[in-house]
Amino acid sequence: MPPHDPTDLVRQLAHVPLFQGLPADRLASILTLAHERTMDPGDFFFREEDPAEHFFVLTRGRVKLTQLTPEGHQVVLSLLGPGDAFGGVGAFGEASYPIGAEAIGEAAALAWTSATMRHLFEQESTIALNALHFVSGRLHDLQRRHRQAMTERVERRVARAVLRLAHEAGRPVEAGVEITFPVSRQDIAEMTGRTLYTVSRLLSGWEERGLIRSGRQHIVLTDPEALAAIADDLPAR
Amino acid sequence: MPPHDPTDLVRQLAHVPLFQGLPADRLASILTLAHERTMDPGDFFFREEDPAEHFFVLTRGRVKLTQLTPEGHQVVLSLLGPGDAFGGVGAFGEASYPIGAEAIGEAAALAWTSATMRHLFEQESTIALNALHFVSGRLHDLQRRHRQAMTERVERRVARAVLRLAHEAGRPVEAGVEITFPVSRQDIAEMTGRTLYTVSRLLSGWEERGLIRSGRQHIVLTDPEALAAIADDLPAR
DNA sequence: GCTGGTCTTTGCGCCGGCGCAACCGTGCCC
DNA sequence: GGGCACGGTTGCGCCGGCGCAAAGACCAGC
Repeated sequence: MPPHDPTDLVRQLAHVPLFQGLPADRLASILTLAHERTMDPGDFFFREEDPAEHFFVLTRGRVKLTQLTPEGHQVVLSLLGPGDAFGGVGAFGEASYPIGAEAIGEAAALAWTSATMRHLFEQESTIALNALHFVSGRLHDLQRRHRQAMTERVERRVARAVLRLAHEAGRPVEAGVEITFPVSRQDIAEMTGRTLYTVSRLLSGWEERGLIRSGRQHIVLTDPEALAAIADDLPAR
Repeated sequence: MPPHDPTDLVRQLAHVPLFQGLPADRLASILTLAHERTMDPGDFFFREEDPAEHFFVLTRGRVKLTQLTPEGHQVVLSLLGPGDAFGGVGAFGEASYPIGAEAIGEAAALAWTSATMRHLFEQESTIALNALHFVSGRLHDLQRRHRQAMTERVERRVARAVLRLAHEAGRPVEAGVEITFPVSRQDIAEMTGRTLYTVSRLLSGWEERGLIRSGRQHIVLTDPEALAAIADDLPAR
């Protein structure tokens, strides 16, 4: 893919949470310090324990933040979309990443070294405040999901995970809402800490009841309201 | 309790994470904007959905951050100790608190209005960066605990919760390590999303095996290494 | 078009944890 | 000192989810 025209990039990135409120000339200057990284499906921007050398802002595609269990199983903690920042620990002196960042499909991000990013946080209070706002939002989101993970039965949590995918990356189609990137039973299992067999049984049951239509790594929500009823307390959209 | 001597307070708070690196005169000035709040055991600094009017730094005692399930059960997301900040969402425009903050035993905190705090973040990049560092650390801590909650059996998680209590608020006694504030079976159940009967069975079993000694809301770890073996992958201290 | 690999489905026995009940022990207050 | 309330203990039947096995389906590459 050809390098972005810098003016295009400034326009595109002016709206990402981290750079909100930053003058265009200042943003252009910051972008000259960045490198672009592209990843093929399944590649990692970084793995857990890698040296924390860079900070990233996702420009294209999707990324899942992962951790491994001591037994080597992968768990998905969050999904990121374009405009989201990740990998910030190095700017605060952490030696290595505590999580991994794996591309779902093809993905691209801008990368700054951790030292550069530390310097930008110190120089630009707008960026530091935006980052604080962004990370606080992610903390509260994870607090809610953690409470749900600790207390809810598996069907509710799987329903919630599927609705969340549809909400963040769904597009309307004639039959309902289609999740626009490949999602396997194993992916949903990793998001919910269950096994792919449990997820498969649930999705098969929903398909029988007409709530979804699914194929290999492909899901369409044909009755999102019924799924929401299973998930129970999804806030109205 | 008599109001603090301001010089004492500056000395005490110079080391809390939020104010690290701030000149003493600037810190003194910030402290003049604060009010002190004290809470009796079981009182809330704020409850979930309360208007997000204040930002807090805990000066004495302990606080648990909680959420309610739709069924009205309480879950403990984190414990805070002296020096920890909480309640920051109002500084970013959120109308209400997404979590509750309940005093364990008697507790005291300094409180600033959300508008004052927003202003301080904008004026003092040191505070904004410190807050970013603090919140990022909490996010990573919760990511790890979330992964553990999703994938681990209940005995491991309860062992982990008890070890964590001992680590954060334990003191050496002749028999081992005593948790220095009252902790009931119900408290541990709320931290782990299980029932007090399950926690009771586990603790009774550990007591039979000589790993702990416990009474009413009181636990001494007599064999922390054995508990760590149960928890399995507690990092060495 | 065929084959191989990957993903999905389904069965079944087992076990961890829950829910509910009933009881016990301890501490505090009168 | 006694009684009551609260916290802790223990039993037992039930059920959700797992682990493993086996088979089926689908997609991509040759």
